[in-house]
Amino acid sequence: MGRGRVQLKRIENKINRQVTFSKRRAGLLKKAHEISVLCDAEVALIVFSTKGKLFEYSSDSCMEKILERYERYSFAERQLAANDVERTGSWTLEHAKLKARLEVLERNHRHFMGEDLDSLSLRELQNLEQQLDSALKLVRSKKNQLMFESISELQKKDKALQEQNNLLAKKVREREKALAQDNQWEEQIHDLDTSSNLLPQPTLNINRDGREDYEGNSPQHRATALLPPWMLRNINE
Amino acid sequence: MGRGRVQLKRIENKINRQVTFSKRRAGLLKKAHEISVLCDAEVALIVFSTKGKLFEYSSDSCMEKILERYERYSFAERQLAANDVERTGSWTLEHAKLKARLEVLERNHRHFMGEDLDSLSLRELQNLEQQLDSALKLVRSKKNQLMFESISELQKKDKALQEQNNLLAKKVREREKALAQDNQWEEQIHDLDTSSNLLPQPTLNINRDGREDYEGNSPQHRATALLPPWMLRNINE
DNA sequence: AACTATTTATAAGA
DNA sequence: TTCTTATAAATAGTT
Repeated sequence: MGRGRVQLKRIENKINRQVTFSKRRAGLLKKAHEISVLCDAEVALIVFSTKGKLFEYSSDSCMEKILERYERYSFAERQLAANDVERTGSWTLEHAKLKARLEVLERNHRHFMGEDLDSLSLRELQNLEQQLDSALKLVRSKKNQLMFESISELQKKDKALQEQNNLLAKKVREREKALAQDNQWEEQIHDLDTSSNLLPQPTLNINRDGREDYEGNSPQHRATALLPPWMLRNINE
Repeated sequence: MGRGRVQLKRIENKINRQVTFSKRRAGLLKKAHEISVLCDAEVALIVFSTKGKLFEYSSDSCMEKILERYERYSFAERQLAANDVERTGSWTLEHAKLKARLEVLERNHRHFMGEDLDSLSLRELQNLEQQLDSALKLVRSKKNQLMFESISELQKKDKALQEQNNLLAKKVREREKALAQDNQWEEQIHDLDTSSNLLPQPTLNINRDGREDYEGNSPQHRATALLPPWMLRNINE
């Protein structure tokens, strides 16, 4: 573009080359920017002049990011081998060890999940079985322990609540007795209702005579009644 | 350049953007090449399309060299400090991830071994129990399969050996008969011993009358007699 | 992918 | 370097 064709070969005239470099460099950077904006592309452009001066362009995401991406994309293996070994050789070693260990553990884990068993010998299967068996026993024992603790705690709570209920029921009876003696004083009734507010709606669970509203359940039954359903299944197993 | 001005902003029409990208990319690469040849410059151009496809140009000296030169030139100071961190930033991240994953797996593994159960909730214990249980079932089933295969193979082998033994015993009887007919020919006896070498020491297992040396064992018993002791334990369980 | 009317880039000159 | 300008190249819109 310009007055006369241009041969695609090094411009020998130094001045001329320098001028052309300036012009074309500007054009190149401009075009790089344009394509990045127009086409939503990520562009990195690096130019060194003959004399070694650096010119660069990179679209919004900075140069380093693009170069990193390039390295990842284009030299995935070499990056781990050549480039980083120099700087962080010992580190890659640790990394490799970590990876190896992870692999072993993952294999192990699969075996513990009962997967991938074809790769095991009879002897290995035997070992695995024993480990699983003993682990299962330990887990079941721990679970039972937890459940029993949970149950006994609930029973304790249950007992405390019963006592409180009894106490409150007694109070209610006393108030009602007082009310019967003088049932035209409506203010007293109001006071009584207010004072029974110690527990959230305790009166709902209590009959006139003070008996709880349960129908012949043992304390155990009442305790399990408070457990979530998935917990119950295991107690009954 | 073309019919109508172009706004320097992302082309919203996807098709259009794609076409423009193709055209301009070609132009850009061409110009990059041209400036590198005409002006004797070192050029590195990296373009990622929206969809993540990579296009690149680098003048004669390869991309890696130019990028290295860039790193040296542009981040001389930072190279020692920040650059290392940046470059290996994603790597440290990966490393950290690996470590985290390893930790999880190790914890998991301990649980699968029945260790460290105090840190688990009842619900988690419940899950673990079920996993262990099903894994154990799978392992036992696989073990049984392997053992049965092993047994049947041994039985087959056993049978073949028995037949061979019978055959050999028969031969021995015949030779002995011949020997009895003319027992001063010692060379014949020597020949017989040599020919019976087809199996390793078969004569040891065979009585004069050709019966095997087993004492009333069923084939199964004989098969298990060939299994290693640790294998036996499991068959008898 | 090819065409073409236009816009852009730029070689040469100042 | 920068500006100008004639002209080559690139490319947007179209087919």
